[in-house]
Amino acid sequence: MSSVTVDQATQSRAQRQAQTREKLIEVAREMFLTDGYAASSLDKVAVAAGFSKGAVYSNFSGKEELCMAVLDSIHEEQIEGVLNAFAGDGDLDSRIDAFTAWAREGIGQPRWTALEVEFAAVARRSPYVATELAKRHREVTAAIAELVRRVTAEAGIALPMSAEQAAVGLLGMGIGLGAMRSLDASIDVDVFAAMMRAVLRP
Amino acid sequence: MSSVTVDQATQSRAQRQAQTREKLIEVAREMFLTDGYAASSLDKVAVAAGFSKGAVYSNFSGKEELCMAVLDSIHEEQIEGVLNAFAGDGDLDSRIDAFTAWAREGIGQPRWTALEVEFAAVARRSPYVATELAKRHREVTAAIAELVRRVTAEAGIALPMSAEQAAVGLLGMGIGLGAMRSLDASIDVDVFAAMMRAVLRP
DNA sequence: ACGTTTCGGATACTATCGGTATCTGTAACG
DNA sequence: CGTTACAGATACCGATAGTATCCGAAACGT
Repeated sequence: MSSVTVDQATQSRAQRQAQTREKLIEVAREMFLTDGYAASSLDKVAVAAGFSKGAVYSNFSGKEELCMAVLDSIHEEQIEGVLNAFAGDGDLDSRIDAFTAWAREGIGQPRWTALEVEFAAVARRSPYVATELAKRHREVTAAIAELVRRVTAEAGIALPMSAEQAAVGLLGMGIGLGAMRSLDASIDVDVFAAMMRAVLRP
Repeated sequence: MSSVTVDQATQSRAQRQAQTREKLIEVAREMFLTDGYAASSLDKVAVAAGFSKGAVYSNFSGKEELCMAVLDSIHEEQIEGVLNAFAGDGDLDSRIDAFTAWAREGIGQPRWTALEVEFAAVARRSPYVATELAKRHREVTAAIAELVRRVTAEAGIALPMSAEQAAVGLLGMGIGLGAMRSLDASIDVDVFAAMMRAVLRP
């Protein structure tokens, strides 16, 4: 019995804190994406979420950890989107089309890329951010390399470089193009698809 | 006579201010590249240059304009380096080799790329930075497109996309890879060359 | 059921930084 | 040689990340 009441109790308490945390991430995500990392203050985030700054520091070690949580929530969706785009069973060209269509409204809005690179700059002076971002970067690169390996194998393409190199190159281009698009919205998303086809051609 | 003395006078005065300005740019450049834009305070820059913050605001409208001047001084060298790498009269492969060799010690140190993208994030909330960076971006893209056009024409290559698209793609990849290298130094500069060759193959 | 403890979150405070307003000393000039 | 203009210094303001402290309600033992 006592264990039940204990569970209910901690659950209730932990649940309410988890809600607070999720709400903060949700609001911070929108604010970070819209205004950028530096321009978003913790106080504004907290107030917009209906809390005070103390709630932020009660749930995160600071602004950096909050942003890491925001990026993780974004990455989840991004990874799902990419995998879905290439999950179809058409030929390579139609998959790239599907990917481009998704990217046009997903990555196409370069808000997240801009946040990504802005936050990457923080890594220079923060060992914590450097470590965490490097970890996620390795995971993402490995996943893309695996995707490249699978797609080229199925399409019978011999890449003129290793799958890892292609993964790093494509990821880098995606990030760079997104960053450039945040400066100049006239840059076409199709550039990425064109480069992709150029690299992945037989 | 009077015109001479006037000239000497204004010269002397203007000269000393120009020296101050150059010294500030020089010191700011090193500090921005080493510590990043956000982590470099105007006070530290001014003191390191042997002046006070007032000197900065006497020579620049603010931190943003100072950073634009720093970036311009960097861009000058970058553009010269790229053009030199492709100025040789060997075949395409050897030119790409020359470019890679230069990039290994020029772009290879990703400090400037990191500064570039960090500062690009500022453009979101600063119309001045947005305008100036967009202007420079258009110029650089046009120059690269011209270079691509020349190189492909000489090598008899038919690009599977427009020279402008290739220019944007390659520039974006360079920026993105540089930003990633600032997080993970193990990323090889050769990735860029490999991607370049893949795009520029006959 | 009640007193005690725990802890999520609020409040108050500090340090730092970009920017502005004002002042000063010196070079330019009549 | 007295006056003016301007480069640069100094003092100040507002905002913001982070810290220290405090409060009230939920959790728990008795």
